[in-house]
Amino acid sequence: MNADKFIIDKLNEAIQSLYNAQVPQNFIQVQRTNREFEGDVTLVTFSLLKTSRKSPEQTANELGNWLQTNVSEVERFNVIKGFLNIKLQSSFWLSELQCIVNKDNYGVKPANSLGQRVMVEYSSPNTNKPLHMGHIRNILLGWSVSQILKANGYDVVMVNLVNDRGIHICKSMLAWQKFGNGETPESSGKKGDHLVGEYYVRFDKEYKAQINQLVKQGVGKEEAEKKVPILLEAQEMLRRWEAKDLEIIKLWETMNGWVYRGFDITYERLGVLFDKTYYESDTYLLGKDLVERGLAKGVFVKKDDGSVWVDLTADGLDQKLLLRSDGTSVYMTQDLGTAQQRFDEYHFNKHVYVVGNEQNYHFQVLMLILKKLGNAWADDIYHLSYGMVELPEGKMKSREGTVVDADDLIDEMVNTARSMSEELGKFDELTAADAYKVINMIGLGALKYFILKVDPKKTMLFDPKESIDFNGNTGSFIQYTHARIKSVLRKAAELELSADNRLPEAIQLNDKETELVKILTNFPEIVSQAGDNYSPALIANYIYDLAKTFNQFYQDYSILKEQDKNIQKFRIILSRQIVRVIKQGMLLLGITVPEKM
RNA sequence: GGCCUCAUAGUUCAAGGGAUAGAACGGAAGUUUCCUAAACUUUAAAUACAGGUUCGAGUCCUGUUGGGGCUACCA
Repeated sequence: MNADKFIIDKLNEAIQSLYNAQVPQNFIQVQRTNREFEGDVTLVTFSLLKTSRKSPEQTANELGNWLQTNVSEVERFNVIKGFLNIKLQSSFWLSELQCIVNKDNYGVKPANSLGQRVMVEYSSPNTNKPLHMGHIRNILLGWSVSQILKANGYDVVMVNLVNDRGIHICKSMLAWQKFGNGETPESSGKKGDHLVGEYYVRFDKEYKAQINQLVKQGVGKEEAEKKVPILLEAQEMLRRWEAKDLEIIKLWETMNGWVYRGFDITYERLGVLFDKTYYESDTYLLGKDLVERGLAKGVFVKKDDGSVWVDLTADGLDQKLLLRSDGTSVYMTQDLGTAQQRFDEYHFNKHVYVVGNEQNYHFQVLMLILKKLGNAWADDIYHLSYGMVELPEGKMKSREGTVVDADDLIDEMVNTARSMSEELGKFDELTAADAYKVINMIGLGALKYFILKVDPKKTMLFDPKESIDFNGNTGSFIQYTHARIKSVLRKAAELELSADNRLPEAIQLNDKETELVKILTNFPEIVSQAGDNYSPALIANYIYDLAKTFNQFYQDYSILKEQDKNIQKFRIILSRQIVRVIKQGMLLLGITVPEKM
């Protein structure tokens, strides 16, 4: 947005000179000129009318005239209704492009760190079942937002919180004990998390069967659901776990170990990492001292049965339980404790929780309680709330087998990438190892881009079949465009055309060239906005725009066959910057781009 | 019931209170004299409904309808 800032400065001078006045910053509304009009930047004059005391057209004309006579970078202007469209000289855009060329880490690494630490929690799986579609959205968002924050100068700490304890974990353990016959990932060849997940499903099946049996015996349904023998066994197992029963702990460690190894494979395939992993079995007792603090401050109240509550009705919320009557804590209490622990440990300036929007209320309450406890840093917590992923057939329910498994989905994407590439004969010149790398990049790129291009907070529809369409606004279109530009540049190098990065000065840019430079100069602004809004979607749509605009440009203008050497040189340097920005932008989405495909 | 959220072409997504609401897929019709046709061009097609605020509303406010979520001594 350098051009905007430039024009805003000049407009300030113009207003001072013409009307002898100064206006607040937000009164000068500058935007990109719509495609159907001539111009680069546009001033909306309505907010200036009180200052100019003229009609919109008159104001626009006066300002336009002033700019044209006093600012050499302004080539010409036109006025339509209250809009002043300003066209800048080619030389302005050339110098803008030269700035980009000269910056090593254009848009992705600020000159200096902000010295601010931000913690990003994402993924946060349960250890009783494999990762699914919803987790994928979480993981991709968490990773991408972390990269974007880094690009904005933050020191990012990526953390995972594994929910490795509780009744649901005991359910799969119990089912394995009963029906597993000693099956292990090694003996069965199954991925650990999938194996454990199967026993979780098995438990549910058995649980339902036992309910039906009880109902048949004349027990009421509600009562039956609570008195099912297998559920009572699971509860007993949880009790023994909490009592640190050696046999149970050993089983728990073994089965969780299988799951972790399974998760690690999935994380690796998705290309994500964590700086630190927290386990709920370590943290579930945290938060009790906060309860004491709250009671002492009078923020919490203890009821006659010993349970502890916080009353948030004055804030428009409900009462919330923090300690059960038996003295054990609940999810909220643990989360409060965990947040406090992390703050004490890291003194973060921001803490981003990537968690689904079904927990909006939970986080609202969490932040409010932390604030009531007197923690100013509660305001630095941001719940990156994302919408559900829906399937064309309807809701995903893990117990009903309508989930899309993360590993299966990745396989499907990569396999489709392979068969499409083979069909098009793309790998004829690549070694098997290179081809393998490329199809992984394509398959995963398609998946990641499809998920991340959607505004996080919106519910999105994921159609596995459609996502593997490699046409249109997709990751593979961008990867392909990147590979093609690379190919042009290789050819240019072979022909020994313009090796250096010094732009010629006296050339006239056409519309598409100017547009490309405009888009390129916008990159840092987009990265910054994406960071402010925690939204990779802004970057995804930006890169698509860049790639598409290049394709349009290249359809009409030549590079290798261009006769004018100065123009040719400009176009080669421009192309270099485009591939650079595409590559860096995609990296912020966690997507790698192949050199050839 | 209460609270939160969403509603844009046939479909999936865009649009910091600004001009004639953009793309993509699918439909119709075209285009290989520089790279790699996974491309490009043209074309038909949308702001759920009713009010309000504003010079100006897809965007803000109110109501209606419809979808989703939350409202556990589960996590």
